[in-house]
Amino acid sequence: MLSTQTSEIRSVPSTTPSPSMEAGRQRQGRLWSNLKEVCDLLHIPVAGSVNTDELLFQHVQFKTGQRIHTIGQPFDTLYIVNSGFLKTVLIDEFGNEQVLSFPMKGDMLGVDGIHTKHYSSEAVALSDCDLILLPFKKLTALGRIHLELENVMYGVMSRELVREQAMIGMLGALSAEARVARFLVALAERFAQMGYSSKLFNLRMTRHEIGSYLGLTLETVSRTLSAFNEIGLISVDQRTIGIKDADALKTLRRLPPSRSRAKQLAASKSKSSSEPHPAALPQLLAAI
Amino acid sequence: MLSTQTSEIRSVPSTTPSPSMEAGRQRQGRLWSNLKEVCDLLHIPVAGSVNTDELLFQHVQFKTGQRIHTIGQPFDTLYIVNSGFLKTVLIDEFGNEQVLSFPMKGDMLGVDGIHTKHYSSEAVALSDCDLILLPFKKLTALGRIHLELENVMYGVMSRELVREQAMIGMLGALSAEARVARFLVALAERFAQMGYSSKLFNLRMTRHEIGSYLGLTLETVSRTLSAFNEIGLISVDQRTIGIKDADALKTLRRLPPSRSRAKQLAASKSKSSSEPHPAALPQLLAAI
DNA sequence: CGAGAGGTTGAATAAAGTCAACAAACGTGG
DNA sequence: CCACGTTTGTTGACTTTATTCAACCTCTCG
Repeated sequence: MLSTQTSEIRSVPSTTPSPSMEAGRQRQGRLWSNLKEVCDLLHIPVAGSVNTDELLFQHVQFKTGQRIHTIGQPFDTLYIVNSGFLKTVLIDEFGNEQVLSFPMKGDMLGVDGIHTKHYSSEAVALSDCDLILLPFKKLTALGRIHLELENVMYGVMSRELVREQAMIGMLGALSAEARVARFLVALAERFAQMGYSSKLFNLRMTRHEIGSYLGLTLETVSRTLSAFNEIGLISVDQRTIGIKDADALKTLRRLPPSRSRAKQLAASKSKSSSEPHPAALPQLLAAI
Repeated sequence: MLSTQTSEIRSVPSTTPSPSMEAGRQRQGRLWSNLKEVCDLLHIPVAGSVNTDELLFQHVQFKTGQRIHTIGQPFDTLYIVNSGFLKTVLIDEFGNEQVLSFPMKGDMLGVDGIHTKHYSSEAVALSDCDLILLPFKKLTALGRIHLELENVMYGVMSRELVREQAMIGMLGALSAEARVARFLVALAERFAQMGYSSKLFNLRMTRHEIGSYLGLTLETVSRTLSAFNEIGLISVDQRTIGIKDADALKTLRRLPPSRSRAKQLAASKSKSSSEPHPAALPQLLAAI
């Protein structure tokens, strides 16, 4: 794990990332975007027409495994994912990673750095990525001219906050099965939103990373995926996931406290002895 | 629980909250604050000198149990806690509460409403509270005159985001004991910051609410507090908590084997050595 | 004073983690 | 191209952790 870190060369965003870069805009494999395009990418409705082809934001490419920013590094720029997949992580006092998010197209990175002027998390490319740089100083200066920009920023940050709240709710309240199920559904919807198939896709992250994200061990993630496969909710082959029953996945939840438990007990009592499926999954679907 | 809800009258912030309210500012039991005072309260360094005694923000009082805003309610104002204690919660499809935070003096409420223009969480007063209203429209309009205001807002939102990231890390990675320990430490530090004792304080929330916040059951919270009390890390008497060993709480990872378990082990081994100390505390602190 | 909410504790149970063995895929250099 | 070591994923047996259910206690507060 450390070897990959040391083999990596820290990317310096202000340096030209590719040798053959031209100044100005380029249609294919584009290197610059204007404000309108950035807002579209973020799915944030931009109020006034901002015909700002003069105001361009540079793109930078990162290769799989490269770090976009590290914890404690001085904050100066925000990033928007134009293509590719990443993870953001916290690192605890003993070097253990805690995955916070898996940013992909249209997500913003680096917002956590604004407050203390240092990034509080680390972002790593899980695939080759194309990111748009938003130098924060430039952004705030720009806010003085394009007043609608501040609303864009508030919107993005608020959205991120709501996402994290949902995550807290999930970690605090849901069972392992429900977490994995919702993770898959959220991924599927995300892929759909990006124009890919929501029924068949490839995970870009390891079981370990999924487990860290969901507050589970990699074994629990693996077992849960196998269980979903066995009861026909999904198909699994390594990192290829096929969604077969999205509705069931959406409503799957923790065995609720009182009522379903009573049902379960009543059922097992009335059924008395013979249980045909000793290894059958505890009823995965919501009863309540 | 429902009875308190029904007995409550929805507060309308734009309406005068108390009958004897005077227009303008009032020194004792103040009803208005200027921008500088708001920034000080938020612990956000405000750049330029903003002598804006003309720009005043109204205070509103809420009584214990009252809701500040509810889920789905149209968003129009942010709140800053001037005094008192609150909780914010999500409510799942079956009415179960998930506590997200316990805001207190200097915290901002309502940021989650910006994105969708509707609050996505509910805020409830756990004690009588004094809140400062920041009408969002007014705030953004103000941003056009006082340009440093946007940095204040970015700072507050970023800080909140970092806090939630830390919460995700905690829920994803720590044991029940470690969560409770860190919760107590965080509370103590918060009280210290507000000028109260960090060694002896009163919890403003129930075990159930703490459990919801930490992703645990109320019984686990209760047991953990009792265990900490037994090994001398804290003193507990209902909601009164005394912190006796803050350092141990900060670095705690897991608890020593419980007494019943120790007994069980001793019995099974029965090495003829009579154990005089029932609860030795071997590697209580993090070894690795 | 009594009802009800909040809190503590114990015993049994279920959920998830740990440890371990193995298999499949990947990547690198001969 | 293949052999290899490494990383990733699966599965089983067992252990630990936290939950569930239940009983009981202690405060408030009408």
